[in-house]
Amino acid sequence: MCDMFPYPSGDLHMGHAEAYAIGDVIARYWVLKGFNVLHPIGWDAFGLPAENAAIKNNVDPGTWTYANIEQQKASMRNYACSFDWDRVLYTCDPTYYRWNQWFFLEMFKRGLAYRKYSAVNWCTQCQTVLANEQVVAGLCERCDSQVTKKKLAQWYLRITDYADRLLEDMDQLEGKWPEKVLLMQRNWIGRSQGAHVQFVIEGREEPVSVYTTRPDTLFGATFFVVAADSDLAAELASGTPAEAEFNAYLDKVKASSEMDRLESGREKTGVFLERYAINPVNGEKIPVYAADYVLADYGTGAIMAVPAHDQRDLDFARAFKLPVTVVVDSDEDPRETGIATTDNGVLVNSGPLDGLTKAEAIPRMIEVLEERGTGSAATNYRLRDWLISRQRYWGTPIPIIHCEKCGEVAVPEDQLPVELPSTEGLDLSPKGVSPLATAHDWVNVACSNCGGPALRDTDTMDTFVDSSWYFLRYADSQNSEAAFDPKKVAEWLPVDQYVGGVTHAILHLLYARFWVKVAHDMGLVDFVEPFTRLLNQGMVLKDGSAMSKSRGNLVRLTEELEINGVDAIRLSMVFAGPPEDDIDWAEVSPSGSKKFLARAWRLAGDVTSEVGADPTQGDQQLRKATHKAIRDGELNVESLRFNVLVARVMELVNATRKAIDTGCGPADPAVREAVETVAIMLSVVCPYTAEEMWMLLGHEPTVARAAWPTVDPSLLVEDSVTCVVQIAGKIRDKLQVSPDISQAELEALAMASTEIIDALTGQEIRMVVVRAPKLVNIVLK
RNA sequence: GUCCCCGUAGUCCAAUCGGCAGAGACACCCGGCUUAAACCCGGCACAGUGUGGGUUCAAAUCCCACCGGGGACACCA
Repeated sequence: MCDMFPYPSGDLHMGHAEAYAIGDVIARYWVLKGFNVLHPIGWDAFGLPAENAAIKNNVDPGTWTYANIEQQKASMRNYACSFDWDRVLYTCDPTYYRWNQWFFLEMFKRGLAYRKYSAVNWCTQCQTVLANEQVVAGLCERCDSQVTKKKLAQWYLRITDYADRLLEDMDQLEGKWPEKVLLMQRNWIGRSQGAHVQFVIEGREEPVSVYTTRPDTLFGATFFVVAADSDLAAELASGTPAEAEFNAYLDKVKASSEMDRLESGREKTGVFLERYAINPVNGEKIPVYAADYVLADYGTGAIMAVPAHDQRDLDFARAFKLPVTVVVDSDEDPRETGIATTDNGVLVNSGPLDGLTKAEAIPRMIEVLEERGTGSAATNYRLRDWLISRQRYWGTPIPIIHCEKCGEVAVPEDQLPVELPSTEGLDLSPKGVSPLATAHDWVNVACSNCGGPALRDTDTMDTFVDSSWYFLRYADSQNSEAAFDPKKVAEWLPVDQYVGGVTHAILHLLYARFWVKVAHDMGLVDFVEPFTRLLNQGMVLKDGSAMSKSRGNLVRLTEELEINGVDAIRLSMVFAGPPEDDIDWAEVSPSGSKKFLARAWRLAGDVTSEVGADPTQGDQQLRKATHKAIRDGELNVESLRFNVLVARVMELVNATRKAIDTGCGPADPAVREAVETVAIMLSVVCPYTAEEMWMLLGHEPTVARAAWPTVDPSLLVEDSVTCVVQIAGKIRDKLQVSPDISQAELEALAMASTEIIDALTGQEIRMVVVRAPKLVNIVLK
């Protein structure tokens, strides 16, 4: 049972309260069921908030981080989280991050980590590069600032090599992860099938390849578009009469923000480059444009435009008065409607493809292209390689030395960890270059290969590296010889139940899945998916919106605990609704929880029978209620419906209260059985109250180690059940029948009922539906 | 714009396979306890399942459309 580990920014808030209450219920339940449960915790301790706080308050980021961790740790202990405190890890500790470096070098050796000079996402506020996954709608995921493009040499991890496996292994997660998360991951990877098609450009030696999912429409390609910000566009424009116009356009494109670019309904713009491409299937000369609606970093950065059957191409064709050729038959004519047709018609005006459907035409066209050597089938992905370099201080140093002679040299394993230099004398403020670059004593080293003068890589790793494998480290968190002992990981992992917010649906979960697959290929783990089951708990809202410092609607856990107590808060969180739903704090009633806890606790004091009293001698009705509660409790915990679990315990408390006051009385052994059951079931949610009850009942501590009660199946069988007798769907009579009554017996019984006989007088029966033992429906003509 | 999820008492939420709409709680109201109140104990009451169709002996549950709320993606060729 693993909770997503926290980031140590300030004290815990109500969001943590919900997540950890849920995780703790699961962990405590399985302990009571007799399982050996690993319920670890650690801190995701590297990252920008610490660094920014350090700059602002002029303290060491480590000092700030560890102070916050201590505060959170104290709150967690108070909150009664059953964490294994011997296995705690902090990702900012060299004993942890040295294994980030080790993994990185292993990947470097395998060609999975590489350095590349290219246009990258640059956050103007954080002054660092960002991974694709960290750019949300053109803004920095962390600070919501504008993201621009910048050309830099950066380190990447080859996650695209794993795209197919990341998709295909999702089959294992079907039904165990939220459907929504699986869908988001699929969309993010964005695999599509199509073809590469080679177009000769007049006056250029090399043909240019385009990617298309609709090679069948190649006869309808009437123009050609290259991404304005691609190298190809600049090259094609250079030396043409259009060069000046192109440069002006490019400047405009660069100046427009990512936000503008994403705006929907935006008019298509572009520049004719005064050059022509040759359509490989019909030899037609088609004009080449540069435009910003084609993305430089998807596919090949160039497209064949088929305006009749692609809306974007059609919009562009209409704006630039370009011809539109229909090659898929349809009732509507895109030239008139302005709407591109994408339905499954029959191919026309397409030479050898005429008369074929889309499904037939695509493979046929690929054959034609392959015969002529001008194209081939292709798979394309939206997923890009994971850029992990960051130009900030508070992260894992990249263990590479740059030597003039030897190039990129891995730091030898016996020199790991490459520790961060002291912040003393360093200026951490964001300035576009890693602060590590100014730690001269640290940067200048002898090349470990040739001994010559060399420089350390001054970037640090994305903190998502830290969280991509921490759950593996829990199995062996003190290991100083290796990231972990594979045998220990095999013993505990994969994580049976992972709990955390849906905000990590893509980033963290995708990276962790990738990392585990790499570890699998390295022979370190014997599984390919890190988290067997995933629960995304909802958010805790205040007055309809997410709690945040800026809104000023933050509810601090510490204060709530002082007012209401730990158990009441845990209970309120769990009882407020299904765990995946958002909770509005305004609708939560800790006082109601307190009332219930007091009510449950009072039961323990009322029991007068001795410890060990034989319940089989007790009141059968109460025993049935008890065992039904146990059974339902199991079902509800195991299907993660903790709110219903609580309702069942409340039900049992009510039944017991009644039994004591007006039923069998407090001395009945069934009362003891019921109250002990309440204590044990309640202990997963409210451990303090349950412990008090356990002691009042005369038991030795601790209820957390008591066994979950065993259900007596004979007590689950009802003596009789109510059968509803309907005529034409309306209830006319109710019968008390044995639960194992036969269909025929029940029908006979129903037909013999005086009410039914009366109601059927003068009626003709068409059919009788019998569902023993619950229902009989008599249908009339 | 496309896709996905959700609409059940005043409120939060339950309801194995389609089979008596109500488990639990909040709030309200009424009794009991109390000099009185709080606490506590007990009880009453409250919806026919967003709307309109369809399938079925039978629909909160399955299908279609619409309305309302939430979310994801958004020039991915």
